[in-house]
Amino acid sequence: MLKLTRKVEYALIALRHLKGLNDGELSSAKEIAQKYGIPKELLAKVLQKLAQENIVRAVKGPTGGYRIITDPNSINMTNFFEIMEGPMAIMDCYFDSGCEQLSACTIRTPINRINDSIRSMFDKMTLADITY
Amino acid sequence: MLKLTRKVEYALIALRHLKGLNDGELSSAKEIAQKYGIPKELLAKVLQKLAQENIVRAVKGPTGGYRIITDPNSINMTNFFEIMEGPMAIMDCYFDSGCEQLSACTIRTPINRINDSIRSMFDKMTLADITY
DNA sequence: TAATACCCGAGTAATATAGTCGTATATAAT
DNA sequence: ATTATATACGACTATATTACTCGGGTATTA
Repeated sequence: MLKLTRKVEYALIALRHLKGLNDGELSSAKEIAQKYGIPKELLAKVLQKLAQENIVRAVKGPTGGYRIITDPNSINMTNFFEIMEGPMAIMDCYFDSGCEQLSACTIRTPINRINDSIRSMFDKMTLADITY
Repeated sequence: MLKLTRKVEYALIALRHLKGLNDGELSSAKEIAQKYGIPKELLAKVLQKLAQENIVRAVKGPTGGYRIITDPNSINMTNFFEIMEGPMAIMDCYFDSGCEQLSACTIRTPINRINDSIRSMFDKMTLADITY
């Protein structure tokens, strides 16, 4: 429980790597996958997602690859996690109101407070903090 | 990602329920399961775990059941989660040093800081806060 | 035009979580 | 004593989530 997924893990590793490149320099999925021992296809998907979100820019063709195009300081971790994984909540009922037990549920309120605490913690944290 | 398990959810519901009993009163797994629409066998396991940890006391036989025997203020949520689910960390490498990528890993330090933040947040929270 | 990189959806494999079942033991009531 | 009902516990199955793979596509450089 309360674990990050590999997708997020790989995204962080890749972004940390891309942050270290010189201006205009690119790094391909293959290159990054090899360097960190990550499955290439999976990393590729992650990078594609980051490209869709304009966090990185993809360049096609041989000599192609990725470079980071967003200031890591400008992306907070709640946003980042939700970009990679969708809604982040310790219990589904935080977003999903389809719970049949709702009326009988005695722990929803405190659970939601925990949720808010976690979210506000990640709100205050940026990608830059995690990839310095 | 970052989700509570049902085991934890059911444990919280059960404890919240047991907290509301009068002195000396007991409540059985069957009773609680029916009231909250929880699978009885699974709830039973959860209650057995809580009994092993002396958070609740089990009384066998007909008219038997469970009652809470520990002050919910005295159990912090990090402990509670780890009682129910084992080591709590957003990445395994926080406890498990068997990672082969360790030397190449560029995100371990910041990840561990997130971990510490989450743990210290839950350290400050007690069962009483969640089951009021 | 060949090689290589990104793109993307569909499919499979592995793991983790959720839930079930059978059997044993304790105990209260008849 | 016997019966009914509760907890105890390990083994088992089912389901959901996560991790990973594959095939066919498009863009681009040499």
